[in-house]
Amino acid sequence: METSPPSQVDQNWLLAQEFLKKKLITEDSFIWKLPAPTSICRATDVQEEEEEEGMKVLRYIGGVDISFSKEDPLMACGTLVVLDLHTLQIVYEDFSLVTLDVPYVPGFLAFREAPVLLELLEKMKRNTIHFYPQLLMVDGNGILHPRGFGLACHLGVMADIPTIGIGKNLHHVDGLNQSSVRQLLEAKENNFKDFIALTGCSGKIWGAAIRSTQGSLKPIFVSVGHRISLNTAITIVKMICKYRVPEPIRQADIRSREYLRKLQMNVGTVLLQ
DNA sequence: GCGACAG
DNA sequence: ATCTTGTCGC
Repeated sequence: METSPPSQVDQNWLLAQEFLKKKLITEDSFIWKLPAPTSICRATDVQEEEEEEGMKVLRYIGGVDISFSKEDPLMACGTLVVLDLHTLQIVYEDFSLVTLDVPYVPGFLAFREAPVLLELLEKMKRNTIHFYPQLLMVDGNGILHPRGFGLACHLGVMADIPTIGIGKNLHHVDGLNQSSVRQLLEAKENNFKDFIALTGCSGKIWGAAIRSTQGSLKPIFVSVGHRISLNTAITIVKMICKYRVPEPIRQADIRSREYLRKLQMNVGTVLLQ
């Protein structure tokens, strides 16, 4: 019987985060440029592949998520989708059914979820390089994290790809909590802003709270993952939000769930035959 | 010591 | 993350 105490596991995980964090880049560092704001609205508009400087325009944005089976909590489905920023249509999707022994520990989500997602990215790079994402949106935080190195940073560094972290709930860090954020959102001077900087007690800006849609009271929490600045991340998130959750994440989530649901459906069917 | 704690 | 029904509104 081999049961390593959680404290021992955490020590190795802490060292890994500390090591990987040395490679983290928190400013714009990519080989594409943002599309002109007007071109996004016109789906019929055939966008130039290249611009004058020979730099490609951002077009393929990936989204990753993992869903879990309610019947078997160890069974998980990792999902990678890629969307065309022009049309918001999906140009690629892939799934990976795995057994997850690693528990979820707050602050260490990457050790549970990153391996499956990395495998999906590597598989795509081998087989379908044409649509390989220029940017990846991750269901989980970037530097909005106790040690400034959440899942989005972890994935970005390991796959060497620009990433943006998207949290649907706030991870309490540096004095930021539900009530402090609620105060920020309700503050008169912030009422008309479409995003609010998440400034902790220390003065550090950890990310931004965004009301994606006009009417959604509950914000999403955007933070820098890798090779991107907060300002650029916010700009892109706004461009790709049809609903509260950015479309790549939302689609990965929906399809991941659907994959497990259909799988469970087949189990029932086979047993009846 | 107790509670809080992305997914 | 997952368990869960209806309900109000465009």
